Amino acid sequence: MSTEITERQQEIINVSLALITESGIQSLTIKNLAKRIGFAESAIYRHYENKIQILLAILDFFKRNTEQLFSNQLNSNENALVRIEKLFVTHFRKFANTPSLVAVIFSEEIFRNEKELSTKVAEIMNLNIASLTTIIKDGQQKGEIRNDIEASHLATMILGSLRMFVKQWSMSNYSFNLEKKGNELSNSIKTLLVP
Amino acid sequence: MSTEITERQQEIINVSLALITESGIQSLTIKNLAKRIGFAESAIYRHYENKIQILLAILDFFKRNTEQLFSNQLNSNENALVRIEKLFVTHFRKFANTPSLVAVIFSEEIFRNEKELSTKVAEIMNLNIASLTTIIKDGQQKGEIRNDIEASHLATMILGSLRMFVKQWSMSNYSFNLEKKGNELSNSIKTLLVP
DNA sequence: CTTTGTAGTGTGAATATTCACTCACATAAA
DNA sequence: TTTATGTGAGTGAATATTCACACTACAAAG
Repeated sequence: MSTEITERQQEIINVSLALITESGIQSLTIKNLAKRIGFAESAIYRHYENKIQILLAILDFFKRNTEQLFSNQLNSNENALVRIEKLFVTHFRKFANTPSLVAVIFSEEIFRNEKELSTKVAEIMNLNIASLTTIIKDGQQKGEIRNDIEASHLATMILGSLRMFVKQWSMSNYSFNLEKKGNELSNSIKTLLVP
Repeated sequence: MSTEITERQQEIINVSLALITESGIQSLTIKNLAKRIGFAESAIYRHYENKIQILLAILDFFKRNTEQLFSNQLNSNENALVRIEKLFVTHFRKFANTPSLVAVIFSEEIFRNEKELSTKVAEIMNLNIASLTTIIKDGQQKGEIRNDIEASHLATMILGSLRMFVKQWSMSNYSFNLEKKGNELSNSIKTLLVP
């Protein structure tokens, strides 16, 4: 039901993401959306009740994309260091291929007004931190990750590093190769985590 | 000259910060500003040419506040680990006392439209990363910080951890004691950095 | 001491623009 | 006939900004 999505709805989300990538969340207006699709503005409302629903759909897209990366590693039984490395690699690949996701990450302040939106943002982040913490605890028990630091602290640091790195990339106008440089960062993190 | 600021201008900035703290950057409108001061909207323009200038002044306030924390440690000659610890402690204290700064940190996406603003944001962040990198390199040379990881990576991780932690705090509606919990995180970071 | 000019500050009304959203109507397919 | 989809015109609210006008403090000129 609620997960089913029509072709037009998908198109609206795709165009939304394109607009966000090009000029930020601020440029995501009904007018711009309709213009890009080749639509009248009023036609949008045949497919989404209001703009909030579109933003929620975008957050859903974001959620599905990142959540999957975490759960993939959550359900793997490789060495925890490898799992965390893969977390980095897959994230950087995803962001490099879908830069709109980056704009979404850092648009949380814009979602702050609408309760439904800010709740969803918090929900996504808490879920990701929880998954990561689980992976770390598991690695600590198996002796794959150093045991002298609280798992939640390590999770904060790892996720924080990831975000900060992506932020640096976006602030440099995507001037370096995220995947390649990201690998180096990932190796540094691994070195820190090793017991 | 340009750094001189009148009483009214200071009042406008103070009220701006209060508005941002209470309900986010989105609520910083000329109307709200004027209402809170007890002003006509038009009176604002006697003191600032336009809204952009107000936002720039806010960023300046932010810049002065954080820059100082970095340069204090930059010019100290204590053990690098202690300097980094102090960086954490002073940041957390500052954020706890001036929560509007948190909203400013995470409002970068909103500043993205105006070139002048986004440039300033990038400038602030690059400066902070550079200061931190200098401190780390110094510590590495003196054998106070582990040498097997690139200083720039460590800087990304440290700053990323700091931001992520503050984000978690703000997302929890400031439900925990930032300074106290921040101390624990700071200790974990120190443990990671030690050679 | 008084007049006059001026700079600084505040006001209320008006402006243009942008925004999300509505609605009566049209059309085509099933 | 019904359902889904699209349209064009319009609405009201919010936004930043402008402008002619008014008041005050104060210093220079008479």
